[in-house]
Amino acid sequence: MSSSRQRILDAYEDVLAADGERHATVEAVAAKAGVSKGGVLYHFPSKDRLAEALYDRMLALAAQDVDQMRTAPDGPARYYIRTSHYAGTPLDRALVAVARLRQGGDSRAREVLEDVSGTWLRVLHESLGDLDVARAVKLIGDGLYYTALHSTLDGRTEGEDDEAGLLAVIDRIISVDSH
Amino acid sequence: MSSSRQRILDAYEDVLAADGERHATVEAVAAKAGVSKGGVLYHFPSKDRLAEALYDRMLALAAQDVDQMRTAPDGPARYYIRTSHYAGTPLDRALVAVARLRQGGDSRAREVLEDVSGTWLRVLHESLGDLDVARAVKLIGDGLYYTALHSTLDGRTEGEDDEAGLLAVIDRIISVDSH
DNA sequence: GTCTATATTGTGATAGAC
DNA sequence: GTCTATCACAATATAGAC
Repeated sequence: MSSSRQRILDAYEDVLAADGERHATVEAVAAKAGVSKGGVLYHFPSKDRLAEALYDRMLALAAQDVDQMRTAPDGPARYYIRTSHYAGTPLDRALVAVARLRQGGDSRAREVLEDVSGTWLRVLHESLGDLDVARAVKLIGDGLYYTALHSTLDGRTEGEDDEAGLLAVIDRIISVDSH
Repeated sequence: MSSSRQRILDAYEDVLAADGERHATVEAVAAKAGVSKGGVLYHFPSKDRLAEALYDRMLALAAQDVDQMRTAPDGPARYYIRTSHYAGTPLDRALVAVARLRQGGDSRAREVLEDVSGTWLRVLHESLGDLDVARAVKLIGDGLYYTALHSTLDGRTEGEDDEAGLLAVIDRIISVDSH
């Protein structure tokens, strides 16, 4: 029904990812979305409401991801590492945008990110049994995501196949308790 | 000779860490340092020069850390994990401040951070032999640092002793090739 | 060396035309 | 629903007093 709303939200994500929170002004978002400042502020009465809409979108996408993680054929741990690569999915895009807001000092962004982060760790813990192993796996995934992310945002196309070797390391870690 | 310069730089780090790049205005830095806007802009002709000075400080401190890492009694890998805890050292403070600038979209901040990050990985690789193992160790350290960092910045005091269990996991990872 | 103006630009937000 | 003004305010930076 309101396709403009989605387009504006997409543009907000784009600008946040590409230029950071500082440059994600209403005017920049409007330009990216192909509307005017007034157009943006019609759909989102204030900049805060724009951010709120982004949080909602991100939480919904994260909930879907947790479902897929729980039912992954090769288990949550390998799923988590496999998907720690910024593939440009809707979740990736929303996640990056919210992370930028967090770094801008937004406390709501922090809460939302910690919420999903805690959920992911909980799923890993339930699946692996050992909390330390779960934390190690999660940290590797997070770090992997973080570096892959910046490579992508900075326009580099390297790091295509770094995953294979790390998955082998992961297998050694998670199989420790089953010897 | 110029103690004010250092005080202003310290204040810049503080404001960046506490409130993010968005709120690290010249006025905020001046207030934190106990001088006026004009006072700041006397020592650093522009905001860019202030950032440049921060990069220089950070690179010098990182170089010292790499030396300590190379000569650590328990080896670079365990040293890296042990020191991934935001202890409020001068390097920690500079690192956090530059990371905030990076998230603000500053490309020079990105270059500087990738420079030191690459050096750390190189040292781990030289020490451990296997690049995948080195990457896993580095990712765990980075992720650990990242989460510990936000706990600290948000005023929480949790996570005191999460290190022990993870070090055990690390030992298992790095001993894989010596069986 | 540090301050108090002040100039200039940016940004978020509002009001009203279309 | 979207645009074109326009306002109020905050930010960087400059000029000149002390």
